[in-house]
Amino acid sequence: MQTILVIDDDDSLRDTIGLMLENEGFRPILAADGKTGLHEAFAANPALMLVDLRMPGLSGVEVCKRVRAGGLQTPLIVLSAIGDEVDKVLLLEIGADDYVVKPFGTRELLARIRALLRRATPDAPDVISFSDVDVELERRVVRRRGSEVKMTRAEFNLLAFFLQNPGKALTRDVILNSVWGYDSFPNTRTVDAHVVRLRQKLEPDSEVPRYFVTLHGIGYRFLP
Amino acid sequence: MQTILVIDDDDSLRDTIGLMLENEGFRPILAADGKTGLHEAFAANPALMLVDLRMPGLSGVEVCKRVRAGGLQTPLIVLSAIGDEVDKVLLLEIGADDYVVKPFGTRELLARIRALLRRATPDAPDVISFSDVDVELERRVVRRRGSEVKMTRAEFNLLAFFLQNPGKALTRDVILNSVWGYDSFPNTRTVDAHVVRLRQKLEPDSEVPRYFVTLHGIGYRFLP
DNA sequence: CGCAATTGTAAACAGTGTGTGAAATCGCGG
DNA sequence: CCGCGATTTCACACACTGTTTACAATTGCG
Repeated sequence: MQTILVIDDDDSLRDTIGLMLENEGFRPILAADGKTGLHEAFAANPALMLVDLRMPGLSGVEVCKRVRAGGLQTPLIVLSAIGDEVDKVLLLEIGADDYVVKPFGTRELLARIRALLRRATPDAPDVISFSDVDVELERRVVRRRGSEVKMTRAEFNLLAFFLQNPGKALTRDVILNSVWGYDSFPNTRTVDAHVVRLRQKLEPDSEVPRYFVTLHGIGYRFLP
Repeated sequence: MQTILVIDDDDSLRDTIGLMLENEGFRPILAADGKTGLHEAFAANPALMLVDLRMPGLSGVEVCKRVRAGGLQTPLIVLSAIGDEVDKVLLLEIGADDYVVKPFGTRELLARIRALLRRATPDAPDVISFSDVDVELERRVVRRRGSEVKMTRAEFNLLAFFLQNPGKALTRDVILNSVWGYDSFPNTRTVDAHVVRLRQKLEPDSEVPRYFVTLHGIGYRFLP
């Protein structure tokens, strides 16, 4: 499990991010100020850091500089309030890899975290293959026997979720919560509709699914 | 036995949930308002909490926040009416781990409770073996000498229940309540029919059961 | 040993879950 | 504000599963 260090003086936001990370399978370490955060950065050696720029005491800028000065290559995302004049040169100078402007959606933050982790650890597979299909997760490209298959957003998200949970029995509820999110309440039949399209586009014979299998009374399962 | 705290001002719903939990082998503690519930949360230190969002007096949101503020890591499921504007960020802010929209089926609630408890205590094994059979609970896969055995939903649920209660004498009533749920009332002979199928699929000699044993006049027992 | 109660089993039916195309709705970009 | 593609919902047919039933086999007890 990957550790992520969150340094932010806003209690509510910090806890929100922490819970979200936990829910998504990360191990969050929370720090309320720059000094504590810096200490944790070296003590816990996290896989990634989120740093608020504007903090009382040791500022985010200072934290980033000292992290890099200390020789840590940890991927680092800067959080900045919308009013802040954030200048990209500054970000580069302090060694940030990406930045997110508050207020941001948890979904967006998560996407950036995942993207950065993938970039930072090139041993994690970005291309997943099954049958005659190759899927590039970050580029959101799907190819079948070399030629590209067009995917809509929802289709790709669902496909990615299946790929990341091979073999597991997935109920429609779980799929909806994970792919569509907590805050939308579509009909569970929506899942069926999208599975049908995945099959039409990716199964050798969409009448006899071999990779996107129905579990009658349960939901679906992806078999690589 | 695991304790579950239920905080809901709806008397009828609260009692229903309480009965269901009792039937499923949990120890429910019921609280009719936020203040009492909060007190119980710290007094009883339950394994899991169910909290209604909308309550007069101390609201569910407040309860959740104070539970977290008090340092409790208790897994927490929020119950919300369908009309309520529930948004992911709010849920995360107050420290909820999952939510269920009313009206919900007891089955669904139970599934979420179990899933959350499993997540919270990751020491529970996922693969159980006996004879030449391996059962993967989460994947819902059964293998015999390496090759997959197809199981229907009810068959697998029954099998899982046997595996989780090895050696115990299980009456048909207990089995029905646990596997089928207390809100469905099938004939007790239904259990027999399914036991027969388990034997046919998994016993070395289905005529002479060694693992799914009959207790005449009582019910069944699984011997690993 | 015989009888009554209990259990084993296969087969049929009823009910539920799923596949799928089409229609309605959403949401973004112009 | 409109148009178009994407998404969601709907409706219907069909496949699968679960439950029941009936009868045979077995068990336990007096």
